[in-house]
Amino acid sequence: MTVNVPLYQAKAELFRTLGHPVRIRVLELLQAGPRPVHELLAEIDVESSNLSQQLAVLRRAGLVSSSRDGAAVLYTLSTPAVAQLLLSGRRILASMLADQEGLLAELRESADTV
Amino acid sequence: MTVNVPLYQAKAELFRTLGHPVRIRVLELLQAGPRPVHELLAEIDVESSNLSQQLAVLRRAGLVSSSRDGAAVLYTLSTPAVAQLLLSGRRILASMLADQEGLLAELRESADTV
DNA sequence: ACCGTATATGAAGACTTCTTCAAGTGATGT
DNA sequence: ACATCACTTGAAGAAGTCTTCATATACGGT
Repeated sequence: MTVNVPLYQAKAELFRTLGHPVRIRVLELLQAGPRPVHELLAEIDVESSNLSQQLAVLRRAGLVSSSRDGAAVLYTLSTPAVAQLLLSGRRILASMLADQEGLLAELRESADTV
Repeated sequence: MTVNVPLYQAKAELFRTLGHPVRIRVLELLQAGPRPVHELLAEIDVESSNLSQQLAVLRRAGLVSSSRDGAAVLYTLSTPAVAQLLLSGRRILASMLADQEGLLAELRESADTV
């Protein structure tokens, strides 16, 4: 999937994989170390089958890997480089919010989700 | 769009915005400085109306801003932090390819685009 | 005023991704 | 062997994104 494909396309796929709130939360939780699914489930507000689906997306993309631990399944970040990426994301958001402070009022005039 | 919304959702939206090959290429080209649309068009293999659509996505997300320069329109990165993010992306890809070198053969058995 | 080049926009259909549901597997305790 | 807990999977409709086409706007030159 990330192999044998133009670089910018592989990059787009990587970012697209991160483009989902549940997947972001999973990766953030996994930064602190491996965790079983039921712990993730306790912290993320989502149905268990949905969480499984999203974990499968992360697995296919190679961002996490899983291993069985008794009845539980442990998930682990495949590379600590993921933490860097999330950090950069946080920085951009911060820098954009700073820039846009003046626009706040204007934005609030339209509906929340616009 | 990035305002008034849980942080992890804002982050997901940011990453989703990056999740398109044309948009990635645009951002990478803009790292070197502002550029008019026709120059981007010359380097990215895409129809001009499609490029416009993708530029609009980047504008709405606040990642770039545009200004007119005569008949041309110049696009600029809104924040240099974007460069960091792209760099992190590149690093992850590198570290994943390194990990997966052993899987190369296996992957090549399936079709190119799988 | 008109033409050409540069760019943007709206709308429609194809395509992809999301969520949910029902059913499935595997491990543990009784 | 059975029940239960932990997790995964496949399928289907809803929702979202992409690409393309036709049309629109802005500017500069003649």
